[in-house]
Amino acid sequence: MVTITDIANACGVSRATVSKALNGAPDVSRETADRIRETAASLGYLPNATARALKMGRSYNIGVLFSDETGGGISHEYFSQILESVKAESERLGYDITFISKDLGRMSMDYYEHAKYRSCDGVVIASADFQDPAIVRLAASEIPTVTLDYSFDNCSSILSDNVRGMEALVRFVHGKGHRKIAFIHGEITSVTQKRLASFRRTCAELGVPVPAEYIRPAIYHDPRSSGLATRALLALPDPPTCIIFPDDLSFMGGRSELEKHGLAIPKDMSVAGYDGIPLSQVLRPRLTTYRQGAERMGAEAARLLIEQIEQPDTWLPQQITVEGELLEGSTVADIG
Amino acid sequence: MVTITDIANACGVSRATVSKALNGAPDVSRETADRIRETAASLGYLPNATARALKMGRSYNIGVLFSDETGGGISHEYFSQILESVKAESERLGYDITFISKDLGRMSMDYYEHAKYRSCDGVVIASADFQDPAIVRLAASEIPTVTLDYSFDNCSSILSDNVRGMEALVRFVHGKGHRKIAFIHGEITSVTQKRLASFRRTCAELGVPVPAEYIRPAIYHDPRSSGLATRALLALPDPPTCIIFPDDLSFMGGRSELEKHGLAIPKDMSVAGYDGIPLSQVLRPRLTTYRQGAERMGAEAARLLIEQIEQPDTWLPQQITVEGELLEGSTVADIG
DNA sequence: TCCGTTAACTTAATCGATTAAGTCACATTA
DNA sequence: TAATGTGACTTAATCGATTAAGTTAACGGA
Repeated sequence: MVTITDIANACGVSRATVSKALNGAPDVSRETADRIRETAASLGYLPNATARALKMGRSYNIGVLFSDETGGGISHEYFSQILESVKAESERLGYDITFISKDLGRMSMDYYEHAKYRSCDGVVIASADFQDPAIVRLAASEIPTVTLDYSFDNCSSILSDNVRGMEALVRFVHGKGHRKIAFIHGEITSVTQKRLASFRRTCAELGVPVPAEYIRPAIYHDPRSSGLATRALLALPDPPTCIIFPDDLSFMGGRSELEKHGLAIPKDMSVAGYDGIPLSQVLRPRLTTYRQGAERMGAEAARLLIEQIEQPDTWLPQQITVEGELLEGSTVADIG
Repeated sequence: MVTITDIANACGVSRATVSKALNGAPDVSRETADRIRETAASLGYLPNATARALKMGRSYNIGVLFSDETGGGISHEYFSQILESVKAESERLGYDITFISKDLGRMSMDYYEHAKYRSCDGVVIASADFQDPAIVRLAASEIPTVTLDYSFDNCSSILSDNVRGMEALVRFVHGKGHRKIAFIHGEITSVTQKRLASFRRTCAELGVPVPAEYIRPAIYHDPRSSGLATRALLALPDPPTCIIFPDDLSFMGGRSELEKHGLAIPKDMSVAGYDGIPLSQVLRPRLTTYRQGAERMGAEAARLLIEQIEQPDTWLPQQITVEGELLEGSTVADIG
């Protein structure tokens, strides 16, 4: 391995001078700096990020946290899009990314410890159970943290516009003539609360009644639970004409249930999803859903985090809301 | 930050003793070791991976390489499944993972340099243009490397069973009575060559003729190019009765084309994909395809890489073939 | 001529951990 | 008794880079 010492020897200067020359410090003469840079290049010198991190207390490495237990694993399209954009933006800004997990081999540590252990300059919490004490600890720690789809008090966060998203969906469905609209929601989180509130408020504004039995709990990204909720809705004496699912993937469970009952979409039942993942748009009929701006969310998360890392003095927590867009699809029948 | 020095002071021993005690070295008395461990725990000591890596020349960090240009980005389900399983298995074995890319902020470096810069103990090349000199350089370097879906001379590799996969598909299609089978293939890579050869051989074994115009080139994961190839096949004087696509995602392009021509699947045209990604199984009709064992491939890749890292002396390059399974779906009509 | 500046370096400490080599008290053995 | 061994430490070098503080020679101004 070629180190600054090798360059120093080759150039007949001290290591300090080499370091300064390579970092463009002002107190190195032009000629010396040029000579050092040339030598470095010809020897194939590469800085050692580890040594640099140790000395500087900055690793130029940010952690990304996906906790799989929540069903928000990397392989769900919404999250993999977020991951991809966090990665791209971080790299653009000169940071690498490392996954943060609980436990590492035989060592058992929590998220905070893992991030510290790897000297991450900051962490993006992309998908997690925000009630988990380990997550709370990380968010409350001195490590800069940005959360997605959730807000902690002293962290920046990127939120998709759940209020407007749900409103757009309900208005669209209402515009198609539906007056009996059911909503299957995910676990109660701040996101869910916003969607629920927006659902209720929009329905109220439109004068659409919302019987309690039209609101059904399920689990995000868990088609089975949404299937069960769908079954329950179908069994009602006065079933809805349209069902809004917690997310696109969950709709798959609902679809199976509808198939079992021999109900066609949208002729016998209208449906809508949430997320707007690519999968939803290759279905036939194309799913009506609200596309969250996953790419922008990831990029904004990285940007905000790195801003906080690099300007700790002027930093203040920020919430950024990323708007999405309604994907009309063809799963909502016009029954006007 | 609590360091071994703090523990050493608190316990009245030298830093060396602390280090040895925490690493279970034999020349520390039981009582001292216990006292040190207790103190470490009560002070909330965490080892510093950076310092350790610098001294030991081992980072317990492996690089993962996805080059997005090849269309094999993280957000494709096949690759995100691989990523997820590489991550899980690596963590189980005590390694973190970091993405390796070309360029990092203002620094321009190739893959090899990036991996060295971050002191990766090894690299999993998950999706890449294996002709790219930068990839070749990395694979040929002293850094332990495992490739997926491609074999370099001196690297271990994990291969999905392309020969058997294609054979299974062709035999299945043939079993349904088809004698005019077209194959749209991806860019010519070693994977493509195997599938092509297997396609031809199996057809030969079954006595099915393969006119040159039934073999069409396209690009992996690029629905548009497969759409064009599909159009060309439909325009033939004697079109096929079944089309095998380069991959499931590419089939989407073919499907659009069939829709435009008003052809129903499988009534008017039978089709099959390749990969068996979750998306393919939520389509209606369910896609007939060959599921590659992405989870096992990722786990095996991590296992093999870490084996090589930890036992460099006894290591020999290995190729592991992971079998997949035929997903029958309902996109191949029985025309027997 | 003498002093203060400044440019262009070098010296040496430091980040946190590991580890070969050294020390020392005490026990064992011929 | 002298030599040898051993258990339980400590000392100090080291990994590769950064950086505050120190050095030195050349130069300008009064």
